[in-house]
Amino acid sequence: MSLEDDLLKQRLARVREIEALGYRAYGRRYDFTHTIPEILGAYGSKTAEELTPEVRVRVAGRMMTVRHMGKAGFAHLQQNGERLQIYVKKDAVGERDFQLFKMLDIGDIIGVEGYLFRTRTGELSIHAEKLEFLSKTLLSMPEKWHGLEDVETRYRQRYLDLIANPEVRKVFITRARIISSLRRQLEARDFIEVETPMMQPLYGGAAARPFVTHHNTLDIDLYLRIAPELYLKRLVVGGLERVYEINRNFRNEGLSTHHNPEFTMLEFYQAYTDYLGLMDFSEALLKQAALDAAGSTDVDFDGQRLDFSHLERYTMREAVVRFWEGEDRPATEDVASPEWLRSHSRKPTAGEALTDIFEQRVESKLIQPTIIYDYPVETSPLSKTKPDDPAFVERFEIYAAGMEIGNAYTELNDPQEQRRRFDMQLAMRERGDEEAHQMDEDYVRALAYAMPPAGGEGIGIDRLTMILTGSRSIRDVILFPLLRPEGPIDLVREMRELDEGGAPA
RNA sequence: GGGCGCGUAGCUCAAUUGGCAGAGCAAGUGACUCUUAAUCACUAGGUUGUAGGUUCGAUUCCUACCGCGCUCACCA
Repeated sequence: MSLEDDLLKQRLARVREIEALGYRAYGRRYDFTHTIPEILGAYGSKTAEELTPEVRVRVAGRMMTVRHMGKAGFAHLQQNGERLQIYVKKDAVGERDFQLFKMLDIGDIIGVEGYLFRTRTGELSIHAEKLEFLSKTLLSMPEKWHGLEDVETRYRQRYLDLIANPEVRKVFITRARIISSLRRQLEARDFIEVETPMMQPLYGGAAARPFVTHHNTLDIDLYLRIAPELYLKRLVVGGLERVYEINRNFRNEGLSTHHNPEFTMLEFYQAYTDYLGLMDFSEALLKQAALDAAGSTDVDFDGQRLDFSHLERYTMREAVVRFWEGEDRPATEDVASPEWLRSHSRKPTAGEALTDIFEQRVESKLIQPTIIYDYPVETSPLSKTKPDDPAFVERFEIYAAGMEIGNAYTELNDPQEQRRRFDMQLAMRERGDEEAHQMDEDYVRALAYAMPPAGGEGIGIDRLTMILTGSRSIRDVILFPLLRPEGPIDLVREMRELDEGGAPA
């Protein structure tokens, strides 16, 4: 017989004891007067004298510690990540509530009514006069001092992580703040939030392998989107001149500290601007997001101080020259020379070679928030070329802490040119490039109805959150990151056995 | 997919050269009406990730597998 078995048996017996005392083991509505953070905020700095006349409160929370002393005891209740002590004295709560108090387990959820006071050691506490039982834990909580440290358990059982590790809760609150900051800023500029299909008959808008699913009634395969881009631009054609979407993309790729197969992107499109306009906008967006999330434009990440008050800007060629480390630093003429580029990369074209060299030698060095602009045309089938150099497109990416966090360009709105680019991608696909873009004829048709000139941008919410919360792994900013399925848990089997065989002990 | 590392009680961690698997917290019983990592006494809790192998003897050494982490590859 396992411990878990024993514990379960004990706890299930306790449920019956609690009910025998006349309480519900799984309670219902509890009308509280304050949340615990509200009490700490309002009375945390009040002296004992200032707590008279009596401040009466009703609060609910999860019991995290308990100290019994015969006919009295202390416990801490936790709610919304903060803790408040309660003092339960038999004389004050009466026989029945005190019986209940003695039966409580760490992790149980209770309601307490009483008045605020300060203990001899000065801690703000509730002098309990009435207890209510609200919900019973059947399993034991993580260790009270070290918390829950096992990384696998933290990701698999995020609820335990959130209970035991208050800083985890803060990360996800910051994540929510970042998203709401971005939303607020977009709304202030008259962007409209939309939702476009996540299940798509054709996938596009990025270079990636998709997940495939199936619709039974229509009997067709559908792809989970790798990007919302092509749908959002159809909306720009339709006259939604400023649109955005914040939602999930799915890419069938490996996992790493910077990649989760489903991840959250903000994508927005603005008619009548171009990538230069988006650079200015990006700077404002990120600056304000940092202020709203971290309280400052200076953000500490992994021992570095990142300055979000502005974005440095380099062309891709400039960046290769500037951030090159080691010998043979190229000159400005070198990075413009197809011969030099091809001699420093195995990629077939000068443009792909430049991108390759940039990714190999520069990307990880871009610690400060930086815009890299002017990309080779080969890897950008949806962006507009530079008027004075058709080998390059008006595109930029935003980097920080060595990671790509944003991607933007002046949108290609010439349908004939777009058709030619798709044809090029089809040729690449023929040659075996699984990630080459598919032909999307309806998208070409949409452009054929005239899309206003526009700029579009995507910002990776997970990676931005990593940076603004100091998280080194993307799994620390995704509540339920993808993991291999867990083995048998066995809890249900044990509960079933205890339920069937389980006459009251 | 490759390399490296980790996996011991519900949680956090020990275990000498291969020699009786331990502690704290959590749990149970008892004492205690201002404690706060409460204290004190006693009790229970283990197929050492799984399966093999070497050995008189394996938590320890070897092999395979499972899970997780880091890293490389992959990933505009």
